[in-house]
Order: sequence, then C-alpha cells, then structure tokens
Amino acid sequence: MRISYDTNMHELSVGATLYKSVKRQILAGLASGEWKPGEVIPAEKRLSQQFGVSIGTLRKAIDELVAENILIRHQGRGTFVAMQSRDHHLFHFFSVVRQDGERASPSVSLVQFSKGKADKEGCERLGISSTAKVFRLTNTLSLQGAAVQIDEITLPEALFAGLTEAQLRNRPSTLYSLYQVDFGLNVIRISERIRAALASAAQARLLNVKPHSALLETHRTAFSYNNQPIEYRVSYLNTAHHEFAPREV
Amino acid sequence: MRISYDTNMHELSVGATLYKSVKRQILAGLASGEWKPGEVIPAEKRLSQQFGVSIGTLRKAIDELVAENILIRHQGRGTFVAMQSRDHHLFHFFSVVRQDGERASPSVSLVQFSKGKADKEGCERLGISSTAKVFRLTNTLSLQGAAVQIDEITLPEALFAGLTEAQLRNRPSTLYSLYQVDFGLNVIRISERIRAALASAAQARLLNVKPHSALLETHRTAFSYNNQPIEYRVSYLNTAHHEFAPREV
DNA sequence: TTACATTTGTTCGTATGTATA
DNA sequence: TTATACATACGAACAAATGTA
Repeated sequence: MRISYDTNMHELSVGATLYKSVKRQILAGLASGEWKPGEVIPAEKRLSQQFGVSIGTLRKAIDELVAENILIRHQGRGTFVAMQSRDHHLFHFFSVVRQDGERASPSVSLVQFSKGKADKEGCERLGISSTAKVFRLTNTLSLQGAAVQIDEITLPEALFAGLTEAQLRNRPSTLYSLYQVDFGLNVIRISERIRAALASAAQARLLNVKPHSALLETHRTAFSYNNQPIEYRVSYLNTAHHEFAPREV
Repeated sequence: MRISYDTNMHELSVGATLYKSVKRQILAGLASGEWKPGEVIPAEKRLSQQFGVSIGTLRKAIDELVAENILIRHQGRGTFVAMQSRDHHLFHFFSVVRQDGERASPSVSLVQFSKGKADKEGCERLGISSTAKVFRLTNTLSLQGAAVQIDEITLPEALFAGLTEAQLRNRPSTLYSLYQVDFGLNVIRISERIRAALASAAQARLLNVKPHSALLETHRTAFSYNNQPIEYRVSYLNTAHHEFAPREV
C-alpha cells in the first residue's frame, strides 16, 4: 500500500503534527461551547471521519486530553467533557486548612463590586490592554464563622459581559461554577505565587487583626482551555489559625 | 488476516492486559538492576521482539513509564532510565523563584549544627518520642548572592547515625542526595504547610531585613518509602524579591 | 433473560517522518 | 552519507463494557 501524506489537507502549519491539530480542534469545540461539561462528545469513529484522520490519530489526540483531565472516557458509553462540580472546584483550588489539618468549605461574602481598569500586573496576567474594562470584586472568606481571607478578583469584561452584583450575590455555588454555567468559562488550571505581607488598615479591619500583622499574599491566575487566562485574584490570608496547604509532591 | 490471541503465551493472569504485563516486566528489569539509572535500554524494536509483542504494544507500555518519569525518551538516541540527580531534587522540591519568575539554584551555608531533642511539633511530624535524640541544623540559602531563606532542619538520630558537621559542609550535592548516598534514605514525597510570620531579631540579622518584617514560614515533612518521615524542616523566606511557587494544578 | 448494536479498549502490523550519532 | 532509533500516521480485527429492544 502506498500512503501519501498531503499535509495541506490538514492545516498542520502551527503544531506540526496531525494529532496536535486534531487536539486543538477538539479544544476549540470545547471552548466554543459546542460540547458542554457533562455532555458526551461524538464517537471516535465519527470524529475520525469528521476530522478526516484515522482512528488511531484521533485516539492519540483524545489520549492527551484525557491525561489532562479535560475529557473522560467510559468504555461502552462514550467520551465525556469533564465536569467541575462544586466539590471539585472547592477541594481542587481551595488550599486553606485549619492548623490542626481540618478542611472546611468557606462561606463567601461580597464586600465590593465595581467596573474599572485593571492594575499593571492584572493586565499582564490576563493578557489585556491597560485600557481594557474589567470587573473588580472583593470577597471575604469565613471559616468557622470568622473571616480569614480577602479575595480581590479581577475579571475581563470582554469575557464576563453583563455580570451583575445580584448574579454574584445570588449564585447557588462556587464562583468558578458561575463562570462555567453563566459564561461558559471552565477553569481547568491555576498558577499561584505566594508572598508574606503586612496587613493594611483596611485589611486588618476586614480580618479583625491588628494592622501590620503578617498575612499570606497569594497571586493567582486562572486559566481555561487553550491557556486562556480568565481570572486574576490576589488573596490575603490570616494565618493565625489557618495555613496554606500546597499539593503534596 | 486472522489474529488469534493466545493469552497464556504472555502471562496475563494479573494485570489483565498485555501492555501492562510488558510494563511490569520492564519495571522488573529496572528493579533487578539489569538497566541502571542513566543507561539506555534496548531499542523498541528489539524489546518488542524480546517480549513477543508488537511495537505498538511495547510503545504503550513505555508511554506509561515515561509519563511516570521512570523512563525518558530521546528521539534518535534511545530510551533512558531516569536519574534522580541534583537537578531533580532541586527543581522537584525547591519552590522559590525570583519575582520575575526566574528560577535559580540556591547556594547553601551551614550556620549551626547540634545534637539534642526535637520540639513538640518535630516529634509529632517525625513520629518519634519526645526523648529521642535528633540532629538539628540551620542553613541559609542564598540566591543571586543574597541570603533569602533560613532552613531549620530536624533529623532523627536513629536514621542518620554518625552524621557529622564535616559531612554536611563537604557534601558535593544537595542535602537530599546526601541522605540517599550516605544513609540510603530516598525522599520521594514532601508535605508542606505555609504561614506568614514576623521576623525575629535573629532571623532579621541572617536575612538582612528589619525585625518584624513579614516572612513566609513553611513547615515541611519529607517522607521516604512506606510513608516513613525522615526529615522535618521549618523555613523562613524573605519574599521582598522572591516568591513561593506551588505546583500548578 | 437474551440478543444485539454501539462505544471504547487492546493488539496487531506497516509505512513514513525526523532526530541523532 | 548512512544507519539507527524514536515519532507519527494509517487501518484492521477483536475484546470488553454498556444500554436497549
């Protein structure tokens, strides 16, 4: 058998290999909302025909997406778009524990909501221009009744068009679930950097500590498919009775 | 073409699938020392013949071992047994980066070495009695010439019998390499908790900061096989120009 | 309960591309 | 240049799990 590869047929210009191209096309389908979390995507055979590649190539593309926890395969049932439930978001992305090791889910309270421009670092992390409009919100997180963390969150207006304060106050689940359900934005990865800082007067008031207490300052960028940054947040944690617990390695 | 699968030929009794069986056989070769860290293993074609499987099946077995960082493939050169080198320990367990994101390896300086008893938390983390003897050492870590972190390390004497100050000062590589080479203790997992703290006078002097500056305080327990704790350390990081970078999730 | 269609999982073998020594 | 080794791609056959008629 003679096999000839006509690369032009498959638009291989960027990622160089065919299966990477297929992977990108599947990711595009996810990003566009064509296939939503929890739903089943078309069968391998059908997708391979649709993309004009062999079943093996299609499987290799899906293999990588499964390894990245973006798709989930069930033999005999199909391949599904991974769903990030409240619990997933909570225990996957919330790393604060009590000093005795006890984990609990925080109760969130919105203290400020406005529209404006992002600061310099926010623009960089979100990959937006310094003139772009953003939503800015401030939350306090309470554990066992006491406020222990302040979250200052920046969201690009281009991605969260129409977001309202009421929407935030009335949301039934986590913020990341709201991103998913109301805006089709799935947080699949976060990148964090942690520093120590001294509490400002305003922070001290919110957290009920003395000014110039030591706080844990975390800068987080949250990404969706295709490494698109969708949220930038700076958090301030009172570590008098709680700690930050990174993933074990 | 007629394909018949004679499962008995491949000893599939345990892992159920052929490639899993091949994977186990490769792992056995590694454990037996047939192929040593840093060495190249036989070519895929040769291994597939040796195990009596197709090249695709052999590749699938190796795929998983590569994903687990047990083997490393180099196109055109061969497949190598992964080595846990200085760099592995460094970049796997050292999470401090400069605020511009630049990573560098720290230069370590021993400032104190003694034998005594562990504090309460040290005893708990190491699972030893409050009367057990331990080694206590204090290091400063410098990046770009300036001290940025203090490490206070506690080691059970039962595991590190005969450890000397000279041994620590003259070690050619990382501390964890010394554990491995001189005491046969492999650090395979660490558990950390992070707080913010105010610098004491002594800490301020070592890190060249003002007393009551904010420092990042990390409590780490290092484990060997079978979840045996072998080291407890408390670190104090000056985050004026550096940050703690957890694994991305 | 059984039979069947559908879907993913595993295995085979071959051809060709790309990187390295 | 040549040989070797891994990387990508094709397609076929069969196995196992699942849901449904």
